[in-house]
Amino acid sequence: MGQKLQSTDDVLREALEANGQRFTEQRAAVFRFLMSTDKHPTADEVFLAVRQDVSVISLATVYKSLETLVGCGLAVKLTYGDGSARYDGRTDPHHHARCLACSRIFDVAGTLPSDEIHELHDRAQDFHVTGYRLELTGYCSHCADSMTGKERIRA
Amino acid sequence: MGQKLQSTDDVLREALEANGQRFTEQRAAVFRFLMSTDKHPTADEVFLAVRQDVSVISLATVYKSLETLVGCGLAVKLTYGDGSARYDGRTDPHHHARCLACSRIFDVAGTLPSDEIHELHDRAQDFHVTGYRLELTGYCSHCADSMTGKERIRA
DNA sequence: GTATCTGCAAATTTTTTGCCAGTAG
DNA sequence: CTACTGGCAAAAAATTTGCAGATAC
Repeated sequence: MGQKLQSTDDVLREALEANGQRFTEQRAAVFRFLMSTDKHPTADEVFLAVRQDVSVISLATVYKSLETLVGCGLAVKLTYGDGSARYDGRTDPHHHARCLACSRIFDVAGTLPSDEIHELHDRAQDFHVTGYRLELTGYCSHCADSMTGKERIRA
Repeated sequence: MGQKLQSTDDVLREALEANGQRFTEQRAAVFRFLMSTDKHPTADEVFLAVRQDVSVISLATVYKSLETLVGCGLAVKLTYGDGSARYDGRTDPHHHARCLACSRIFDVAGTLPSDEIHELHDRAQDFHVTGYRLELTGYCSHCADSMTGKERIRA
C-alpha cells in the first residue's frame, strides 16, 4: 500500500507523461485493478471492481481509461466476437488459451522461438510486421472433465 | 463457373446435412461469396454483396447464415475489437496479418511447425488444445509507404 | 490559468430475437 | 406434412460522444 521504488502508480504516471496525458485517480484505479488480476476482465467487470475502490467512476470513463492504457502500451485489448472485449494488463510476451465451453481465457507462458518469428516475417511479404498474437482454442480442465467426450469435436 | 464435380454448393449441402441443417439459397449465396473473396468481409459487406446476387435477403439472415457456416466449420469469425466482426471462408490452415493503419486483413500462408505446436500443447498445462490462431500485426506495404516512419512506433 | 479529463445521458453501432409466413425434405 | 428458415422490425448489448463542470500541471 505504501510507496515502493517504482510503484504501479509510478509506472502509470511515467507512461502517461511519455504520451502527453495526465495522471488521474480514475486511470490509476483502472490500471491497478488490471495489474492485480490474471483474469481478463471486460470493461464492465473493470467498472464493477473499480467502483468499490474509487468512490466515483463512470462506465464511460472506464472505457476511456482502458483505451488510454492500450494507447500507452500498458494493456492489451482482446476480442473474441462473443460479447464484450476483454483487457489484459500483462504486457510481457505471452499467449492466451480460450476455453470454447466456458469462454474463460488462460495465460500461457512463453513466446515463439525467434527463428519462427523470422520465418513469419519472411512469409508475410510486403507486410511490415511489428507484433503478433497467438491464441490457443480448446477446453480448460474443468470443462473437459464435465464432458462425455462427444461434444469435443468442433475446434 | 458451371457445375464441376463437387461444386461449392455441394460442399455446403454436405456440411449442412452433416450438421442436421437445411440447404437454402440464402446460405448458398453467403457461402459462395465468402469462398470467392480473399477479403475478410464484415456481415454488412456480405449483405451488400449478396443482395446483388440473390434478389432478396435480409441482414438478419446474413448474420444467421454466417453463424450457421461457422457452426459447420465452413467459415471462421474474426474479431479485432474495432467495429464489426469479419468472416473468413478459407478453412485451410493459414494465418492473418492485420494492418494497424488501414485495418485490412491479409492472408499469410503456412502453419506453425508441428514441434512448435507440441511445445504449445505442453505449455498449456491442464488445457486440452484443439486449435490455434495466429495473427500478425503491423503495416501493409501501402500504409507503410505513406508514412514518414515516425508513426510506426506502436505495435 | 488552461488544456485535459470526468460524468452523465443520449446517440451510435453491431448483433440478436420474436413471430408469422414460406419452404426444404 | 412438419419442422426448420427467412424476413421484418423491434430489442438488446456494447461502445462512443457532446458538453459542462472539475482537475492536473
